[in-house]
Amino acid sequence: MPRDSTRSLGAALRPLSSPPPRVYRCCRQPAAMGRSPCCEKAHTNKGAWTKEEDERLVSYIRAHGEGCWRALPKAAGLLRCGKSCRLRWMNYLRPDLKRGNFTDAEDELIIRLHALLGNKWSLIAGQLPGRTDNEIKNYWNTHIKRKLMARGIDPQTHRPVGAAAAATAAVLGTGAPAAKPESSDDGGNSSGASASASAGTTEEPRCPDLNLDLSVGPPPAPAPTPSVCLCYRLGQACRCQRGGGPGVQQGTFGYLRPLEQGQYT
DNA sequence: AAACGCGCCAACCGCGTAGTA
DNA sequence: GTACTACGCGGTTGGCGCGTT
Repeated sequence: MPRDSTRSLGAALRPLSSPPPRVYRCCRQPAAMGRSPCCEKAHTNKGAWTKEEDERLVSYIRAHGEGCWRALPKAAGLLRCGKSCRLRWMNYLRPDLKRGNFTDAEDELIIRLHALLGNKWSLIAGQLPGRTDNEIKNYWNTHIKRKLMARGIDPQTHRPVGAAAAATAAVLGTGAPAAKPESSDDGGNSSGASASASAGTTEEPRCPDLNLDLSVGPPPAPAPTPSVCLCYRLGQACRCQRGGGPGVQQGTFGYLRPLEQGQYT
């Protein structure tokens, strides 16, 4: 599982749903030689969460808020690693989660966002209030891929299947089909899409032939500069700035979710 | 009714990134 | 600049439930 080089992109494009800049003081510990394990595995539970564990976690977070995941299990009296607590909260216990089936509109939005972003599930989730990256990833792998294939569209390239094969052959400079044409069917985890998406610095845009209408909110505002930020691509009111606000690197665009009521006021 | 296969999804794993000392 | 840590992300896996034989 090669790690793609898009982490910087992901970081630059971090959605607003991400917590504010982290403060580690509460859980920082004296520097120790070597990397300590994220948790004491011998004394942590694994597997499915019990109702009691859920209740403990929820009540603790209600009282103290999110953050300091490493210290949280001990403070909350949970025999879980902080990572596990965070995942449970983010993917299942958060009160703003929308449970239930995806709507057709959500389906289409996910497809369009995936065409634009690749396997950037957290970014996609940022556009679907109440949905988690894990949920969307699972839904993509179990439903949408099949749906696209039924339409004759390659779920990784978002091109007609035949065109995708031809394009691959052209890139390889051979007439032969791709070496691993089925690699994309390994649960959608091939990095093909993310690789092509992540190579945005040098490659042409994904699916240049697609005229994506990604309007998910107000009509797109005119791009303030020739550069195109992701908000604009997504048809959102653009609040990006160059070298601007907190968390936005000099010379880069931040990626911001649509404004929620009362946000940034 | 039992066995089997398959799909779904919650949870885990490992790595990259960013913040701090 | 370096070392270290916590966090967040994407990929992967294991178990459960359901449908089929």
